[in-house]
Amino acid sequence: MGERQISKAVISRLPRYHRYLGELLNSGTERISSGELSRLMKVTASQIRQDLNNFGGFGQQGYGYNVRYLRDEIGKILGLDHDHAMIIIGTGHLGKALANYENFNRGSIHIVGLFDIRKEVIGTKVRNTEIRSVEELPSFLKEHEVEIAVLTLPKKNATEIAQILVENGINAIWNFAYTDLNLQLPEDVIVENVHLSDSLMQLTYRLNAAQQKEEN
Amino acid sequence: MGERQISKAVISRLPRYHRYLGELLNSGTERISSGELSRLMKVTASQIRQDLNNFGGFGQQGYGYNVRYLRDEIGKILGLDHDHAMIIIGTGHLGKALANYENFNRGSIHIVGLFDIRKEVIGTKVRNTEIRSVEELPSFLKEHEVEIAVLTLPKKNATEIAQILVENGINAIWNFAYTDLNLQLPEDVIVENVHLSDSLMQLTYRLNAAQQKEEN
DNA sequence: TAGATTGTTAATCGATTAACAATC
DNA sequence: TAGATTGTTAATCGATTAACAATC
Repeated sequence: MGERQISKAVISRLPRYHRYLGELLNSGTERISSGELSRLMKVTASQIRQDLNNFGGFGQQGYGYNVRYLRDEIGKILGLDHDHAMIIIGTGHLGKALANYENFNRGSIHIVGLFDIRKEVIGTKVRNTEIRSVEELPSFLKEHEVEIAVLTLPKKNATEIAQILVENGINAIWNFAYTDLNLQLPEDVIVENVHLSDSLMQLTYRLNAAQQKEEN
Repeated sequence: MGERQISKAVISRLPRYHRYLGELLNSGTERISSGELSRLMKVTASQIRQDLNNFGGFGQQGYGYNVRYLRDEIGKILGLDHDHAMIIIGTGHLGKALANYENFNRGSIHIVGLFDIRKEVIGTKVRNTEIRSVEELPSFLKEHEVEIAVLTLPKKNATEIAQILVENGINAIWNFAYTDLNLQLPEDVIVENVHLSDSLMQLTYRLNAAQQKEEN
């Protein structure tokens, strides 16, 4: 009862609010109304107010929203107010790119381990963190509290590794392998798929559609 | 006239259909009904049929869909049936990761140039392609037909480079910089934003929400 | 022909937008 | 107090699902 489910559409917009509020804060803006924010972000003021009121009333009639307060509250909703230990499995270019991100989500993400399948890279370092063999995963996960695992490895290994992760207590996976992991794991495991090819195909679709329109 | 606008939701599902059909094809499946595909992909059969019928009738009553034919037709809709020349601006780890992708979108994407701002990497090679200075962009774009530009560079340079690209004829940008480029460029420029931080925040949101539920 | 399954219309559901009373 | 702007309810719009006649 209570606790109506927040829709995916709303959740997907929260990071963007957080980002814009952060930029406003950097530019020294203290308060903002839903109307002003709506012009900035090109969404309706109604949507902003509806979205925020899923989580509570953060504004004040006649005044608007305090930028810092609202940014911080959205940060809390997104879980940015506490630390998350993360490991990366697969240290190809993409894995390295993620390992090198500075200030991931405002510093709340900490990379505590790197793993790879390829024998030849095991023992080498990325940014002072040694790359371990995936065979060490179970023992590593027993010794360390890890919340999030990132999969940046080929599709063919992804499912097997994901199952090992889940068996050893991981319940959140950020998946870059080109397969829908969520359909292959227990339902309570949180999987966020990033399919870059899908994104690029949406781009080529739009290119194609625009070119065909031109021809008419 | 006619040509009702295809919704974003539909377009975002097409790459996934394409992927599943490709896998079915690889496994030797010749035909499939919307019902079977719906069980496989965990979507409703109704949705599959509605989605496809935005583009035409690809099936046959009493038979279903021919896997290869449907896959190819969706490929055409996504623009995978002809080549797209692409350049990458920003050759950090992420840029390199994309430059090294094999068989991008079934071979329809060809990387024809790499560019960077950092003097020290100019002249070095990634996979036989020399990294050029961004200063060469205008002349390069005059000499080569390029359809898509990928931005894998820091946010602070992204807008300026994007404007140079657009001035020199690029009208499709795959943007990995953490800013909403589409709001800063002419409306007819196609921008596909990939905000990895946003994706990760959706993951931490769900983690957070799950943990709070547990506490109750 | 009988059975299966599409293409498509109609019904439902959910998300977005508009409106406005509450209130700072 | 008057003006501004929220929080929230109501109206609209669009997307998803259900149903079924058409047809292979």
